[in-house]
Amino acid sequence: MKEGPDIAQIGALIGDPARANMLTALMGGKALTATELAAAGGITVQTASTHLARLEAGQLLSQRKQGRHRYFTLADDAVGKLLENIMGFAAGRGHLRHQPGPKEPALRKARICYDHLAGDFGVRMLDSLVAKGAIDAVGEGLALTGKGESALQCIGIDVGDLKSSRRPLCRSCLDWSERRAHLAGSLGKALLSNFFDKGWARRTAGSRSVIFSPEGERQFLALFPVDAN
Amino acid sequence: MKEGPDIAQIGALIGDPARANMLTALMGGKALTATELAAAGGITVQTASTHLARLEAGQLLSQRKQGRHRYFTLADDAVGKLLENIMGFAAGRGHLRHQPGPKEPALRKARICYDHLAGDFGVRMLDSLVAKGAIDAVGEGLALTGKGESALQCIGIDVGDLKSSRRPLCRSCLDWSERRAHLAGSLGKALLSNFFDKGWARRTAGSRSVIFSPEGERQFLALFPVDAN
DNA sequence: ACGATACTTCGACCGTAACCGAAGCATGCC
DNA sequence: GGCATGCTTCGGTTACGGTCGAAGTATCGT
Repeated sequence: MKEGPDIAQIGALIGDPARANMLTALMGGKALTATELAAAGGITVQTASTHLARLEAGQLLSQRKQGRHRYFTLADDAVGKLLENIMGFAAGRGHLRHQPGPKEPALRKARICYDHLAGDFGVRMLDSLVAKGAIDAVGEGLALTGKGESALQCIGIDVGDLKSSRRPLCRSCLDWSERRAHLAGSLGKALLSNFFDKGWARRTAGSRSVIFSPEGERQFLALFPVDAN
Repeated sequence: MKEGPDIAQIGALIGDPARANMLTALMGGKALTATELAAAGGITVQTASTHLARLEAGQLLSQRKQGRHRYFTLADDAVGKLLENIMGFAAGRGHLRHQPGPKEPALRKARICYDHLAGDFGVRMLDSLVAKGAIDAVGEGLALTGKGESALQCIGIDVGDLKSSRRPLCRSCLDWSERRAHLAGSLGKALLSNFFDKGWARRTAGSRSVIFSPEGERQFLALFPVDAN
């Protein structure tokens, strides 16, 4: 029997609650230390250490030693994509964790998906870009138009720079809370950092959620209108 | 911490080798009985039964009782897509199972991915359709052109029927062996059954691989040429 | 009705791995 | 050097889940 690649191995890696929580925490895009990840997983540092070693051996994580800290990140964006995929699937099945905590709404509104914007705001942004004709949506795929390129130039994003990278410019990424696509790829990343740079929004300490300032939110909503229909 | 959907739960479901093997077997698209799945997983029927119950509770599988048999299938194509996703990821990391058995080449050449054609032949078919202008590839997405629609009509596939279904017509699906896209969606399914109907190819008993007859292969290669460049 | 087949449930066993306390390295700071 | 901090390794405990034999339930064939 035994056909094809070994999905059990990575399934098992993701299948432990502590590890899953640590991976989820790393979806925030920031590099985290072993101690921070231990807190995220709800376990002691010793236990976290062995988990992290396993995850690194399985090539889901990579670590960078810096002074007496060890910073862990997801190995690459393929890992991030895989995790968001699984999250989308899990959310679709109603496999949510029952924790109606106060953070949940903020998370649904705007959060980081590895390195780009997700949640209600992420979906709205993509919708608006498509409606404006800045991005062509064909089937599941996305492509930046000439019109879109110049529009982005005005916001302060040089698409030429992004094009030179090996990473695809536009990707669609399934949003687990909205169950619709939002914008990933190097352009998605550039847009999010643009918002940070402008002071429209900021990351939160221990969470994936993104907080918009009142003024930032106003600007964002104006820039990405959604046509009432 | 605990943010977002519970990925650990489904990770754990996929993370057991026996369950992973059973799920992989079901990627062949056929409904299988508990006994067949036990063999696929390399375990006894008792053990398989408990595993299957778990998988069903987790909504990865659905069963249909028929006489004294119970036929299991993947719950829906979202499950198939998820599994192929993970396979692609695992293959990319070199997490292959070391089993250089004789079946491997056949599997790489042509196999079933839930309900459509994958492997070398699957990738070739999509490449050829795109080269011909039958399908537009924009970014990651696929869209059938008018030209493609009439071409399919000639082969004996009525696209109108497919369009009425809720399921998307064209999807791209990452091929774990070729690491490139092949055609999924209802059109992918229709094409594969078309090949079966014509007698060009047939399923194999205990495997996902698809065997083309000499004549069928000739026709297939003629229909989907790949331009030497 | 009886036996055979397909599958599930029960009970018991066992192994793995998750877990933490304590000790061991490594690095930084004074 | 001496001490604090960050992390890993070791040792030992514990518990969960995977496993199968045996028994129980359902369905088919004759």
